[in-house]
Amino acid sequence: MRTSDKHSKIIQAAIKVFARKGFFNARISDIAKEAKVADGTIYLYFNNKFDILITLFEEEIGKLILEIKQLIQDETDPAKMLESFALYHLRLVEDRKDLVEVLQLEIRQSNKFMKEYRNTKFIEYIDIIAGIIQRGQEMNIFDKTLQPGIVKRAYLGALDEMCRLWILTPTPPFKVEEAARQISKIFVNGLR
Amino acid sequence: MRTSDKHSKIIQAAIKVFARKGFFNARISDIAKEAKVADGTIYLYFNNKFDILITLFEEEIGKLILEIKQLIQDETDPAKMLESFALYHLRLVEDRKDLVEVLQLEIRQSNKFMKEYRNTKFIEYIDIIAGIIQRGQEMNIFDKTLQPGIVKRAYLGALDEMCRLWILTPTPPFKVEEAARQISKIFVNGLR
DNA sequence: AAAAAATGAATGAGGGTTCAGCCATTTCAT
DNA sequence: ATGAAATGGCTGAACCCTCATTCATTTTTT
Repeated sequence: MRTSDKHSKIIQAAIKVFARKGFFNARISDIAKEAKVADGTIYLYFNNKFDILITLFEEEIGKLILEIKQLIQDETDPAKMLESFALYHLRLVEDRKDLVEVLQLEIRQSNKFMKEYRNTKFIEYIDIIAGIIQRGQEMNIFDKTLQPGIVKRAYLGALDEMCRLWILTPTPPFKVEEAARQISKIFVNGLR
Repeated sequence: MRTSDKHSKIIQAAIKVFARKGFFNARISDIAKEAKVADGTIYLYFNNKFDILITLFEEEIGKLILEIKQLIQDETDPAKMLESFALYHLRLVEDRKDLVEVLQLEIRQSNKFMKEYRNTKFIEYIDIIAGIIQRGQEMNIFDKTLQPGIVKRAYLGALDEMCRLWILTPTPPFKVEEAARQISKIFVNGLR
Protein backbone atom coordinates (compact mmCIF):
# COMPACT_ATOMS: atom_id res chain seq x y z
CA MET A 1 0.00 0.00 0.00
CA ARG A 2 2.12 2.82 -1.30
CA THR A 3 -0.56 5.44 -0.88
CA SER A 4 -1.19 5.06 2.82
CA ASP A 5 1.89 7.12 3.83
CA LYS A 6 2.64 5.52 7.14
CA HIS A 7 5.36 8.05 7.95
CA SER A 8 3.02 10.98 8.25
CA LYS A 9 0.26 8.89 9.79
CA ILE A 10 2.67 7.99 12.57
CA ILE A 11 3.81 11.60 12.99
CA GLN A 12 0.25 12.85 13.23
CA ALA A 13 -0.61 10.13 15.71
CA ALA A 14 2.47 10.98 17.76
CA ILE A 15 1.43 14.64 17.94
CA LYS A 16 -1.90 13.61 19.41
CA VAL A 17 -0.46 11.12 21.86
CA PHE A 18 2.48 13.26 23.01
CA ALA A 19 0.09 16.19 23.48
CA ARG A 20 -2.24 14.11 25.61
CA LYS A 21 0.25 12.19 27.75
CA GLY A 22 3.65 13.86 27.32
CA PHE A 23 6.67 12.23 25.75
CA PHE A 24 7.74 10.03 28.63
CA ASN A 25 4.28 8.83 29.53
CA ALA A 26 3.39 8.04 25.94
CA ARG A 27 3.78 4.42 24.95
CA ILE A 28 4.83 3.30 21.51
CA SER A 29 1.76 1.10 21.47
CA ASP A 30 -0.41 4.20 22.06
CA ILE A 31 1.03 5.83 18.98
CA ALA A 32 0.69 2.62 17.00
CA LYS A 33 -2.94 2.26 17.96
CA GLU A 34 -3.69 5.90 17.15
CA ALA A 35 -1.98 5.51 13.76
CA LYS A 36 -3.78 2.20 13.18
CA VAL A 37 -0.48 0.47 12.65
CA ALA A 38 1.40 -2.33 14.40
CA ASP A 39 3.95 -1.49 17.07
CA GLY A 40 6.76 -2.90 14.96
CA THR A 41 5.83 -0.83 11.94
CA ILE A 42 6.92 2.30 13.76
CA TYR A 43 10.47 0.94 13.85
CA LEU A 44 10.47 0.61 10.08
CA TYR A 45 10.03 4.37 9.82
CA PHE A 46 11.86 5.65 12.89
CA ASN A 47 14.97 4.53 14.74
CA ASN A 48 13.46 4.88 18.19
CA LYS A 49 11.05 6.88 20.30
CA PHE A 50 13.31 9.98 20.41
CA ASP A 51 13.61 9.92 16.69
CA ILE A 52 9.85 10.31 16.35
CA LEU A 53 9.98 13.44 18.49
CA ILE A 54 12.95 14.94 16.65
CA THR A 55 11.48 14.25 13.22
CA LEU A 56 8.19 15.71 14.38
CA PHE A 57 9.96 18.93 15.47
CA GLU A 58 11.93 19.36 12.32
CA GLU A 59 9.10 18.71 9.93
CA GLU A 60 6.38 20.64 11.69
CA ILE A 61 8.44 23.69 12.65
CA GLY A 62 9.75 23.72 9.10
CA LYS A 63 6.19 24.12 7.87
CA LEU A 64 5.51 26.90 10.39
CA ILE A 65 8.61 28.80 9.30
CA LEU A 66 7.47 28.75 5.69
CA GLU A 67 3.99 29.89 6.64
CA ILE A 68 5.08 32.77 8.85
CA LYS A 69 7.68 34.02 6.38
CA GLN A 70 5.03 34.01 3.69
CA LEU A 71 2.76 35.99 5.97
CA ILE A 72 5.12 38.84 6.78
CA GLN A 73 7.01 39.16 3.52
CA ASP A 74 4.49 41.59 1.99
CA GLU A 75 4.57 43.80 5.06
CA THR A 76 7.03 46.71 5.20
CA ASP A 77 6.30 48.15 8.63
CA PRO A 78 8.22 46.26 11.35
CA ALA A 79 5.56 47.15 13.91
CA LYS A 80 2.93 45.48 11.74
CA MET A 81 5.21 42.51 11.23
CA LEU A 82 5.49 42.01 14.96
CA GLU A 83 1.75 42.14 15.32
CA SER A 84 1.28 39.64 12.49
CA PHE A 85 3.78 37.34 14.11
CA ALA A 86 1.98 37.53 17.44
CA LEU A 87 -1.38 36.89 15.88
CA TYR A 88 -0.07 33.97 13.86
CA HIS A 89 1.70 32.46 16.85
CA LEU A 90 -1.31 32.70 19.11
CA ARG A 91 -3.82 31.52 16.52
CA LEU A 92 -1.76 28.39 16.21
CA VAL A 93 -2.83 27.46 19.69
CA GLU A 94 -6.46 27.57 18.62
CA ASP A 95 -6.07 25.91 15.24
CA ARG A 96 -3.47 23.29 16.07
CA LYS A 97 -3.57 22.93 19.78
CA ASP A 98 -2.02 19.46 19.91
CA LEU A 99 0.97 20.52 17.86
CA VAL A 100 1.59 23.64 19.91
CA GLU A 101 1.32 21.61 23.07
CA VAL A 102 4.05 19.25 21.93
CA LEU A 103 6.31 21.99 20.63
CA GLN A 104 5.79 24.09 23.76
CA LEU A 105 6.05 21.54 26.47
CA GLU A 106 8.39 18.94 25.05
CA ILE A 107 10.76 20.98 22.91
CA ARG A 108 12.52 22.83 25.69
CA GLN A 109 13.19 19.71 27.66
CA SER A 110 14.50 17.98 24.60
CA ASN A 111 17.81 19.81 24.85
CA LYS A 112 18.19 18.17 28.20
CA PHE A 113 17.73 14.52 27.39
CA MET A 114 19.13 14.79 23.90
CA LYS A 115 22.27 16.72 24.66
CA GLU A 116 23.76 16.18 21.25
CA TYR A 117 20.70 17.48 19.42
CA ARG A 118 21.01 21.13 18.37
CA ASN A 119 17.65 22.53 17.65
CA THR A 120 18.45 24.59 14.57
CA LYS A 121 14.87 24.77 13.34
CA PHE A 122 13.76 26.43 16.54
CA ILE A 123 16.59 28.96 16.27
CA GLU A 124 15.51 29.68 12.72
CA TYR A 125 11.98 30.33 13.92
CA ILE A 126 12.98 32.69 16.70
CA ASP A 127 15.42 34.50 14.41
CA ILE A 128 12.52 35.66 12.31
CA ILE A 129 11.76 38.00 15.21
CA ALA A 130 15.39 39.13 15.46
CA GLY A 131 15.24 40.01 11.75
CA ILE A 132 12.18 42.18 12.29
CA ILE A 133 13.80 43.97 15.22
CA GLN A 134 16.93 44.69 13.20
CA ARG A 135 14.89 46.02 10.33
CA GLY A 136 13.09 48.36 12.71
CA GLN A 137 16.37 49.57 14.14
CA GLU A 138 17.78 50.29 10.69
CA MET A 139 14.64 52.27 9.90
CA ASN A 140 15.14 54.21 13.10
CA ILE A 141 11.76 53.35 14.55
CA PHE A 142 13.15 50.98 17.21
CA ASP A 143 15.63 51.89 19.92
CA LYS A 144 19.08 50.87 18.72
CA THR A 145 20.46 50.30 22.20
CA LEU A 146 18.24 47.24 22.65
CA GLN A 147 19.84 43.98 21.58
CA PRO A 148 17.85 41.89 19.10
CA GLY A 149 19.18 38.75 20.76
CA ILE A 150 17.46 39.74 23.98
CA VAL A 151 14.33 41.22 22.47
CA LYS A 152 13.58 38.22 20.27
CA ARG A 153 13.59 35.93 23.27
CA ALA A 154 11.55 38.30 25.37
CA TYR A 155 8.94 38.57 22.64
CA LEU A 156 8.69 34.86 21.97
CA GLY A 157 8.67 34.15 25.69
CA ALA A 158 5.79 36.55 26.21
CA LEU A 159 3.80 34.89 23.44
CA ASP A 160 4.66 31.39 24.59
CA GLU A 161 3.50 32.09 28.08
CA MET A 162 0.13 33.13 26.65
CA CYS A 163 0.06 29.92 24.64
CA ARG A 164 0.59 28.01 27.85
CA LEU A 165 -2.47 29.70 29.29
CA TRP A 166 -4.60 28.39 26.44
CA ILE A 167 -3.08 24.97 26.73
CA LEU A 168 -3.52 24.62 30.45
CA THR A 169 -6.82 26.36 31.14
CA PRO A 170 -10.02 25.21 29.47
CA THR A 171 -11.52 28.64 28.91
CA PRO A 172 -9.12 31.56 29.22
CA PRO A 173 -10.70 34.92 30.01
CA PHE A 174 -9.28 36.56 26.86
CA LYS A 175 -9.46 36.19 23.12
CA VAL A 176 -6.24 35.34 21.30
CA GLU A 177 -6.65 38.40 19.09
CA GLU A 178 -6.86 40.62 22.13
CA ALA A 179 -3.77 39.04 23.69
CA ALA A 180 -1.82 39.36 20.44
CA ARG A 181 -2.81 43.00 20.13
CA GLN A 182 -1.88 43.92 23.69
CA ILE A 183 1.46 42.12 23.65
CA SER A 184 2.54 43.53 20.30
CA LYS A 185 1.40 46.94 21.45
CA ILE A 186 3.51 46.80 24.60
CA PHE A 187 6.58 45.72 22.66
CA VAL A 188 6.17 48.12 19.77
CA ASN A 189 5.72 51.03 22.17
CA GLY A 190 8.47 49.76 24.38
CA LEU A 191 10.93 49.44 21.53
CA ARG A 192 10.59 52.98 20.23
CA MET B 1 20.31 11.64 64.23
CA ARG B 2 17.67 14.22 64.92
CA THR B 3 19.82 16.98 63.51
CA SER B 4 20.51 15.49 60.12
CA ASP B 5 17.16 16.59 58.63
CA LYS B 6 16.75 13.95 55.97
CA HIS B 7 13.74 15.67 54.47
CA SER B 8 15.64 18.70 53.27
CA LYS B 9 18.74 16.67 52.43
CA ILE B 10 16.58 14.64 50.05
CA ILE B 11 14.96 17.73 48.58
CA GLN B 12 18.31 19.37 47.95
CA ALA B 13 19.66 16.18 46.41
CA ALA B 14 16.58 15.90 44.21
CA ILE B 15 17.10 19.45 42.94
CA LYS B 16 20.59 18.53 41.83
CA VAL B 17 19.64 15.24 40.25
CA PHE B 18 16.48 16.48 38.53
CA ALA B 19 18.44 19.43 37.18
CA ARG B 20 21.14 17.20 35.78
CA LYS B 21 19.07 14.39 34.30
CA GLY B 22 15.48 15.56 34.20
CA PHE B 23 12.65 14.08 36.22
CA PHE B 24 11.98 11.02 34.12
CA ASN B 25 15.61 10.08 33.64
CA ALA B 26 16.45 10.54 37.29
CA ARG B 27 16.51 7.39 39.37
CA ILE B 28 15.48 7.22 42.98
CA SER B 29 18.83 5.59 43.67
CA ASP B 30 20.56 8.65 42.17
CA ILE B 31 18.77 10.90 44.61
CA ALA B 32 19.45 8.52 47.47
CA LYS B 33 23.14 8.42 46.66
CA GLU B 34 23.35 12.21 46.32
CA ALA B 35 21.58 12.61 49.68
CA LYS B 36 23.78 9.92 51.25
CA VAL B 37 20.74 7.95 52.28
CA ALA B 38 19.34 4.53 51.45
CA ASP B 39 16.77 4.17 48.68
CA GLY B 40 14.14 3.05 51.13
CA THR B 41 14.65 6.05 53.38
CA ILE B 42 13.22 8.30 50.71
CA TYR B 43 9.90 6.50 51.08
CA LEU B 44 9.81 7.32 54.76
CA TYR B 45 9.68 11.00 53.84
CA PHE B 46 7.83 11.01 50.52
CA ASN B 47 4.97 8.98 49.10
CA ASN B 48 6.56 8.47 45.70
CA LYS B 49 8.84 10.00 43.14
CA PHE B 50 6.25 12.47 41.95
CA ASP B 51 5.64 13.62 45.49
CA ILE B 52 9.28 14.66 45.75
CA LEU B 53 8.82 16.93 42.77
CA ILE B 54 5.60 18.48 44.08
CA THR B 55 6.97 19.04 47.56
CA LEU B 56 10.15 20.48 46.13
CA PHE B 57 8.12 22.90 44.10
CA GLU B 58 5.82 24.04 46.90
CA GLU B 59 8.58 24.56 49.40
CA GLU B 60 11.10 26.25 47.16
CA ILE B 61 8.73 28.58 45.35
CA GLY B 62 7.24 29.45 48.72
CA LYS B 63 10.65 30.72 49.79
CA LEU B 64 11.01 32.71 46.57
CA ILE B 65 7.66 34.38 47.10
CA LEU B 66 8.70 35.54 50.55
CA GLU B 67 12.03 36.84 49.27
CA ILE B 68 10.62 38.76 46.33
CA LYS B 69 7.81 40.30 48.39
CA GLN B 70 10.38 41.44 50.91
CA LEU B 71 12.43 42.96 48.14
CA ILE B 72 9.74 45.12 46.56
CA GLN B 73 7.76 46.11 49.64
CA ASP B 74 9.90 49.19 50.34
CA GLU B 75 9.61 50.40 46.77
CA THR B 76 6.83 52.82 45.82
CA ASP B 77 7.44 53.28 42.09
CA PRO B 78 5.84 50.43 40.07
CA ALA B 79 8.42 50.88 37.33
CA LYS B 80 11.20 50.26 39.83
CA MET B 81 9.29 47.31 41.23
CA LEU B 82 9.15 45.72 37.81
CA GLU B 83 12.84 46.20 37.37
CA SER B 84 13.59 44.73 40.78
CA PHE B 85 11.43 41.75 39.96
CA ALA B 86 13.25 41.18 36.69
CA LEU B 87 16.65 41.46 38.29
CA TYR B 88 15.68 39.13 41.11
CA HIS B 89 14.18 36.58 38.73
CA LEU B 90 17.20 36.54 36.43
CA ARG B 91 19.77 36.51 39.19
CA LEU B 92 18.17 33.33 40.47
CA VAL B 93 19.45 31.61 37.38
CA GLU B 94 22.99 32.54 38.33
CA ASP B 95 22.76 31.95 42.05
CA ARG B 96 20.58 28.87 42.08
CA LYS B 97 20.84 27.45 38.63
CA ASP B 98 19.82 23.92 39.57
CA LEU B 99 16.65 25.08 41.25
CA VAL B 100 15.63 27.32 38.36
CA GLU B 101 16.31 24.49 35.97
CA VAL B 102 13.93 22.21 37.79
CA LEU B 103 11.23 24.81 38.23
CA GLN B 104 11.49 25.92 34.62
CA LEU B 105 11.98 22.76 32.68
CA GLU B 106 10.49 20.07 34.81
CA ILE B 107 7.52 21.80 36.34
CA ARG B 108 6.37 24.72 34.24
CA GLN B 109 6.97 22.79 31.06
CA SER B 110 5.79 19.47 32.29
CA ASN B 111 2.63 18.28 30.72
CA LYS B 112 1.38 15.85 33.27
CA PHE B 113 2.40 17.97 36.22
CA MET B 114 0.68 21.17 35.10
CA LYS B 115 -2.44 19.50 33.81
CA GLU B 116 -3.62 17.68 36.84
CA TYR B 117 -2.04 19.80 39.53
CA ARG B 118 -3.64 23.09 40.35
CA ASN B 119 -0.61 25.17 40.84
CA THR B 120 -1.62 27.74 43.42
CA LYS B 121 1.93 28.60 44.46
CA PHE B 122 2.84 29.52 40.93
CA ILE B 123 -0.27 31.67 40.59
CA GLU B 124 0.73 33.45 43.77
CA TYR B 125 4.17 34.14 42.32
CA ILE B 126 2.91 35.48 39.01
CA ASP B 127 0.23 37.55 40.72
CA ILE B 128 2.96 39.61 42.34
CA ILE B 129 3.44 41.07 38.87
CA ALA B 130 -0.28 41.61 38.38
CA GLY B 131 -0.32 43.53 41.65
CA ILE B 132 2.45 45.82 40.45
CA ILE B 133 0.66 46.46 37.16
CA GLN B 134 -2.57 47.34 38.94
CA ARG B 135 -0.76 49.69 41.26
CA GLY B 136 0.77 51.43 38.26
CA GLN B 137 -2.61 51.76 36.61
CA GLU B 138 -4.15 53.24 39.73
CA MET B 139 -1.30 55.75 39.85
CA ASN B 140 -2.01 56.61 36.24
CA ILE B 141 1.47 55.80 35.02
CA PHE B 142 0.46 52.59 33.21
CA ASP B 143 -2.06 52.36 30.37
CA LYS B 144 -5.39 51.30 31.88
CA THR B 145 -6.61 49.55 28.75
CA LEU B 146 -4.02 46.81 29.17
CA GLN B 147 -5.22 43.84 31.16
CA PRO B 148 -3.02 42.83 34.12
CA GLY B 149 -3.91 39.20 33.47
CA ILE B 150 -2.26 39.41 30.07
CA VAL B 151 0.63 41.65 31.03
CA LYS B 152 1.70 39.56 34.00
CA ARG B 153 2.05 36.48 31.81
CA ALA B 154 3.83 38.38 29.07
CA TYR B 155 6.32 39.75 31.55
CA LEU B 156 7.03 36.48 33.27
CA GLY B 157 7.20 34.72 29.93
CA ALA B 158 9.77 37.18 28.67
CA LEU B 159 11.90 36.69 31.76
CA ASP B 160 11.52 32.92 31.73
CA GLU B 161 12.65 32.68 28.16
CA MET B 162 15.82 34.52 29.15
CA CYS B 163 16.28 32.09 32.03
CA ARG B 164 16.05 29.27 29.56
CA LEU B 165 18.88 30.83 27.58
CA TRP B 166 21.13 30.71 30.61
CA ILE B 167 20.09 27.18 31.39
CA LEU B 168 20.56 25.78 27.93
CA THR B 169 23.61 27.63 26.64
CA PRO B 170 26.95 27.39 28.42
CA THR B 171 28.00 31.01 27.99
CA PRO B 172 25.27 33.41 26.92
CA PRO B 173 26.41 36.60 25.18
CA PHE B 174 24.74 38.89 27.73
CA LYS B 175 24.89 39.69 31.40
CA VAL B 176 21.79 39.03 33.46
CA GLU B 177 21.75 42.61 34.67
CA GLU B 178 21.71 43.85 31.12
CA ALA B 179 18.88 41.51 30.14
CA ALA B 180 16.85 42.52 33.19
CA ARG B 181 17.35 46.20 32.42
CA GLN B 182 16.38 45.89 28.77
CA ILE B 183 13.30 43.78 29.39
CA SER B 184 11.98 45.94 32.20
CA LYS B 185 12.69 49.01 30.07
CA ILE B 186 10.68 47.65 27.15
CA PHE B 187 7.75 46.81 29.38
CA VAL B 188 7.79 50.00 31.43
CA ASN B 189 7.90 52.11 28.28
CA GLY B 190 5.37 49.89 26.58
CA LEU B 191 2.94 50.14 29.46
CA ARG B 192 2.79 53.90 29.62
C1' DA C 1 14.70 -3.29 76.27
C1' DA C 2 11.52 -1.26 73.46
C1' DA C 3 10.61 1.91 69.83
C1' DA C 4 11.93 4.43 65.98
C1' DA C 5 14.65 5.16 62.07
C1' DA C 6 17.28 3.57 58.44
C1' DT C 7 18.95 0.10 55.30
C1' DG C 8 19.42 -2.15 50.69
C1' DA C 9 18.49 -6.47 48.43
C1' DA C 10 14.53 -8.44 46.32
C1' DT C 11 10.41 -7.88 43.74
C1' DG C 12 7.53 -7.21 39.88
C1' DA C 13 5.37 -4.25 36.67
C1' DG C 14 5.95 -1.71 32.64
C1' DG C 15 7.20 -0.82 28.11
C1' DG C 16 10.88 -0.09 24.32
C1' DT C 17 12.56 -2.96 21.06
C1' DT C 18 13.11 -7.23 18.34
C1' DC C 19 12.22 -10.78 15.05
C1' DA C 20 10.07 -14.93 13.15
C1' DG C 21 6.40 -15.25 10.40
C1' DC C 22 2.21 -13.58 7.51
C1' DC C 23 0.26 -12.03 3.34
C1' DA C 24 -0.33 -9.26 -0.86
C1' DT C 25 2.01 -8.33 -4.83
C1' DT C 26 5.46 -8.96 -8.44
C1' DT C 27 8.62 -11.71 -11.08
C1' DC C 28 10.00 -15.89 -13.14
C1' DA C 29 9.68 -20.58 -15.33
C1' DT C 30 7.28 -23.74 -17.77
C1' DA D 1 -1.64 -18.61 -18.99
C1' DT D 2 -0.68 -20.73 -14.77
C1' DG D 3 1.70 -22.11 -10.85
C1' DA D 4 5.97 -21.35 -8.12
C1' DA D 5 9.13 -18.52 -6.02
C1' DA D 6 10.78 -14.25 -4.43
C1' DT D 7 10.03 -9.77 -2.48
C1' DG D 8 9.09 -6.64 1.05
C1' DG D 9 5.80 -4.13 3.91
C1' DC D 10 3.70 -5.19 7.90
C1' DT D 11 2.44 -7.60 12.25
C1' DG D 12 2.28 -8.33 17.36
C1' DA D 13 3.68 -11.58 20.88
C1' DA D 14 7.67 -12.23 23.47
C1' DC D 15 11.98 -10.72 25.23
C1' DC D 16 14.67 -8.43 28.43
C1' DC D 17 16.14 -4.63 30.97
C1' DT D 18 15.20 -0.87 33.82
C1' DC D 19 13.77 1.10 37.90
C1' DA D 20 9.98 2.44 41.58
C1' DT D 21 8.58 0.46 45.49
C1' DT D 22 8.51 -2.84 49.41
C1' DC D 23 9.77 -5.08 53.67
C1' DA D 24 12.60 -8.18 56.56
C1' DT D 25 16.50 -7.02 58.96
C1' DT D 26 19.84 -4.03 61.25
C1' DT D 27 21.18 0.09 63.62
C1' DT D 28 20.29 3.98 66.45
C1' DT D 29 17.77 6.46 69.85
C1' DT D 30 15.16 6.90 74.01
